[in-house]
Amino acid sequence: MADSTPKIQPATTGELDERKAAILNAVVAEHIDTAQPVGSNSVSTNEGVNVSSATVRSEMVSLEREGFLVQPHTSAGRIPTDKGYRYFVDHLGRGVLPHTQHSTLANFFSHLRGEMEEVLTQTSQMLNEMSNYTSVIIAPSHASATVRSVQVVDLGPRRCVVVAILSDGEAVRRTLELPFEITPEQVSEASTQIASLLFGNTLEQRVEVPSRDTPVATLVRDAIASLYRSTPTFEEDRVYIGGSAKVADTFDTVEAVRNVLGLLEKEIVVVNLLEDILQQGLSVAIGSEHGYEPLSTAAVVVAPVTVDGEVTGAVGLLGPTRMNYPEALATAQLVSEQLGQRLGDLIGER
Amino acid sequence: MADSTPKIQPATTGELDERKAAILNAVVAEHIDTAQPVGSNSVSTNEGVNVSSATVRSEMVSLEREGFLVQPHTSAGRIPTDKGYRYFVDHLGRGVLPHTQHSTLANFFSHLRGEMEEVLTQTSQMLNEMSNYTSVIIAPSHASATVRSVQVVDLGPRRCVVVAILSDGEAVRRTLELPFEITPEQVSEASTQIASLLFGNTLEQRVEVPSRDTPVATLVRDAIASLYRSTPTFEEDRVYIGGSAKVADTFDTVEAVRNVLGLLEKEIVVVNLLEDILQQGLSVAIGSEHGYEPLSTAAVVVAPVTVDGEVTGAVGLLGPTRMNYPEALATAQLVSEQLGQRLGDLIGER
DNA sequence: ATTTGGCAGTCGAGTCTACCGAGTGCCAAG
DNA sequence: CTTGGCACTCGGTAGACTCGACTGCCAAAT
Repeated sequence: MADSTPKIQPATTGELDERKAAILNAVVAEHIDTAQPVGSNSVSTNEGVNVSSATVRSEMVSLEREGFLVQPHTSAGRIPTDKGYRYFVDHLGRGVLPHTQHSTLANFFSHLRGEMEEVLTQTSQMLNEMSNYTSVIIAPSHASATVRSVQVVDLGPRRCVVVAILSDGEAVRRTLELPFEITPEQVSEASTQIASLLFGNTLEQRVEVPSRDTPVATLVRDAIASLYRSTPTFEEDRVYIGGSAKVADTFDTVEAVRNVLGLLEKEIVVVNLLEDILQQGLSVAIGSEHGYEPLSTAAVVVAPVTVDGEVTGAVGLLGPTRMNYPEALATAQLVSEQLGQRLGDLIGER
Repeated sequence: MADSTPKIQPATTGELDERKAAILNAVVAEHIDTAQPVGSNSVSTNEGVNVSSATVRSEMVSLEREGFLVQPHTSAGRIPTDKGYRYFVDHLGRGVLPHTQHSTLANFFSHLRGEMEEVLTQTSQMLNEMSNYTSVIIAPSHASATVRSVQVVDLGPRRCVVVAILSDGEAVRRTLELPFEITPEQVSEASTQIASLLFGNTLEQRVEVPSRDTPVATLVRDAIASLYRSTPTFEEDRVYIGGSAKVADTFDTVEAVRNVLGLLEKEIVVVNLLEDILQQGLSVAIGSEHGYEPLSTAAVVVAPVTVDGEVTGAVGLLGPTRMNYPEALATAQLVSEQLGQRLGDLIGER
């Protein structure tokens, strides 16, 4: 509205004319670097901005009116708003990681061995060390894995454990308390019955269980019910966090640190947060864009992890809004690709 | 050495005469309360100390010489040293928790349901909320649990998963990559062979495996080897931490917060820390008593968790050296008892 | 019509000073 | 041995002042 001049505007810069964009860019870049308010002088000496500080100043008042910048107080420089960061991120040329990072990453993945948990734990740690931000990895859900085997094991008086093994290699274990004693034969019969009932189904597709009243039938029914009762652990265990200690350094108020740590503790919330962001088609959520109050001073960079062409998880980096977006984006991107491949190998073809 | 008067000293107060003890006590108590250096005046008005501030002062220089107190600077009050806290803790009358806490605790445990992981997660959270310190719970180790069942499940081309179920209900799962295709019959034969080889042993007691070279024998050997290869996850999974966000509030320097969080991330270290402290027969480790550098400004209160008369785990509270020891001790104590009982029920008789 | 240099004005941050008061150590009297 | 009294120390706070990094505005230049 402030800019109604009928001038040819280059399409590449979107809503802002080229000069404003350059100025905004310079402000964001410098603020990310120095954490200080940025003044018109340092902007005007910036390459890419070839106007005097006075001109920069007048452009900055306009950028402030439009909500891209704010002044902490009169007679201070400007700092970007969430909207300012958003513009910066949206008009970012895909940054390329330095070669050294590329190769340490390749090296890391080539030396990575072990079960999925180890792979993810290690990756999240590496990601944290590499980016210096707190890293979050969401592992593939087991929701679409089908049952390959079920076994009931007698553990002692009226107590047994039922274990289902899923097609992705995961084991789901539940303990059962029985209202009666039971013989080994009955246990093994229940095992085979349950297995044949559930085989090939996911744990989400509920199958009909014949409701007879023999001990075996009761055991079968109880066992299946317990497998269906999804414990919170099931979703929580998908979260791997690397470097929560970094929160103390990257955020500058105690308040923020407490909030972020508090949120990271609630692992289900973390899963939802990342999935929400991806759902919105974003790769960065800045400030309060994601709607999670405690993270209003934070930014989250997310990259989906795809296995066999399907989005099954996510890789995220969490930092203050003035985080190094180009680098963080590139890192998350790269790691998520590599991780997707690796998980594909681990899970195998279905 | 400073105190060589041949006076009858009451045995109850140990190395310090009664008056010094009372003064030290007052200083510690007030410092815990206010986080400020404590001066002679406020001590002399304290009940239990019926001498003038001048006398208190002269006693305080003596306490300082003996290493129980320090002055942050001349003309400031005194604060306790680690040694001062140690004395305070060692001569503490067993505090009793207020009735309200007692009953919320009972209420909590009576409503607690589910598998071990849930029980421990919930307990650690409750403990944190109740004490306002970061809580740590170490779950019973599976080291002494014996194998009750082993099953190999074919997952697809040259890939299978082996699951062992232990007497405590835990399942140990490993994925295997095979150098050859294998038939369902061979898989089930391997299953029974492995089961009969391992049954009744712990995963620590290695059994001899016949080294023939048939596909089944290879599978058996590989599977057993993979079960023996203990993943780090096995020990790490014993740690449950509640309220790491509280670290940001309870410690006052960023440095300390970073250190503590950094240590909490390394779960194996946490296990060792608590077990070390218990091994030393302590229930509180103050400052650098435990030898873990990053925690030199912290104190850890620990209570063993006993199941069937055996120490199998621990309950801990982590705070600054000026934490509320009486309350923390009482809380940890109580929770560990209740938890021990509950875990006994969960694991059942062997 | 824009851009620019110049200029007055604002305000945070740092320095210096003075002062207050909590707390000490010491000592002489009780 | 204890106590009140006294001189002294030193951190913290408040006020005055300066410095300098900014801004906004404006008139001259392009």
